[in-house]
Amino acid sequence: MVTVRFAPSPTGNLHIGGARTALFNYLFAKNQKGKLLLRIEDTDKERSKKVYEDNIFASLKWLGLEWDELYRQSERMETYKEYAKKLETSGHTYRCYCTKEELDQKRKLYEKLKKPYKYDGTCRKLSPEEAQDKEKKGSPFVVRFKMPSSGQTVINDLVRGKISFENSELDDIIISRTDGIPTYNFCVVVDDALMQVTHILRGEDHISNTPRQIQLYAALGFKLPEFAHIPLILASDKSRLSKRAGAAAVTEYQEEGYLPEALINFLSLLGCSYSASEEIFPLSEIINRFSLKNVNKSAAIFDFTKLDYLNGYYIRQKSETEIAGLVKPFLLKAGITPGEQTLLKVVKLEKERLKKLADIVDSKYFFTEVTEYDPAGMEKHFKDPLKIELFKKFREEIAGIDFKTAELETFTRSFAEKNGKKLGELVHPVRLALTGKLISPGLFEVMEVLGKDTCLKRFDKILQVI
RNA sequence: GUCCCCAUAGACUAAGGGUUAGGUCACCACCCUUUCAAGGUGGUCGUAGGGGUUCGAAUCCCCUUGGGGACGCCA
Repeated sequence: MVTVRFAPSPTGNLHIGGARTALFNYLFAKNQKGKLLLRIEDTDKERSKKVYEDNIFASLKWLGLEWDELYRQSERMETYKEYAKKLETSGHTYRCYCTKEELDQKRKLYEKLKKPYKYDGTCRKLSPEEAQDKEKKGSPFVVRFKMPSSGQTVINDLVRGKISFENSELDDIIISRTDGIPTYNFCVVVDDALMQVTHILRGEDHISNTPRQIQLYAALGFKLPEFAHIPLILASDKSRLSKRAGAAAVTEYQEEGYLPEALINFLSLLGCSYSASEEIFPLSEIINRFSLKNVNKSAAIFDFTKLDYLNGYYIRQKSETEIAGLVKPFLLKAGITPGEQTLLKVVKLEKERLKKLADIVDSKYFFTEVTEYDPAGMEKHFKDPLKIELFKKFREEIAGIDFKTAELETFTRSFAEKNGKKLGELVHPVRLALTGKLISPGLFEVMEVLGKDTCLKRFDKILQVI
């Protein structure tokens, strides 16, 4: 059975790039009728935080990416120690007494000499006497893995083909820290092997770790899994996606009013395609069509415009009741408590205009007084005394009719005609009076939703402020 | 700097030796229209550059250039 895993470290909220990796793992697992493991890689005690772990869970669930089994590396220390011991007895590791400071100095020196840094193997070359001496003194040490110094290590990557590395380029990685806690490269190997992970789908940024891990597999006598390195997601300036380049954490997308289905569809399109002519698919169809063969090699740029388009599309697909429920928290957050009936009516008018759920707040004039008017609009429609007179006349006459969309439109059209004006010459100032804005949904619908009382009050109010 | 990866329009991608280089977003125009959306129709824009291989190259090979990643007692 196919087993894949998503292995985030809880050192930050779930990043959009991480979400994409999780998604591809999920898609592959579902497509192959396999299972998806979620493994929290929290061996860095300093930086791992419970809140981040919770955020990762919440974000994955929000996206609808369910996992089958959950593991925490912090709960598996005994296992790692056991395998570290095995490596030690088989002579694949050695103790390194170099301090962080010494290593830092070496790094700086190499940099100065413009030579590529690689651990020089000082402690690998220690004589038994020297080692014993260090041991007697109780010097702190890390455990390093003896990389082969010749030959090549080849990755058979499912999306990229063969990638080869000279073993001489690989340095003796640390597999266990001074405090005895094992490091990433060692834990992943042990875990992936023991958890019988068959396919490792992860970001391209892990390619350079892979040959080291392959050597570890070999030394431990583990069967090698398949590797598939998926392209990274870049910001619009081709830099790595970060807070500066736009929202980075899934939570932030949620807070801005993106729909999980839109985000999923969008993410699924970065680095992959499912059809030569279509791009919008429900998750079930994406699962159906997913194949590593269709995964691209090149990095993809995250395009908010397209995400917004997809989000608008998915919003439009929903029922008005659903949208009302989704949009309500955004209004509440803005300090607006909408009435159910009004909200539903507003949603009906706004649903085609929303890109993000949070955009609903732009239409707060349905719920609160208008306090600001578009200055350009005021200049254009409420400067000319003739226009103001016409507006006043309109206000008086419309007060006598029923505030239903059809009646309002009929009345306004004939009023315009009678006064020798184009419809727009009435619509625009009226809109400004009612919404404070130059843009809104269809004016007569807006008027009906607001109701006669409110409309008349707003007409009077704008006449006072001009 | 060293190693590794990548390269089709502004963006995401299709075409895996023979297509007028296809689709989607964005953009432009027109239609609809009270504005904005949505929708409809049409359009502009692309194989990074240079060498090969081949009857034929976006597609295979090499070089250059550009971009990205890795170089931690982080993952």
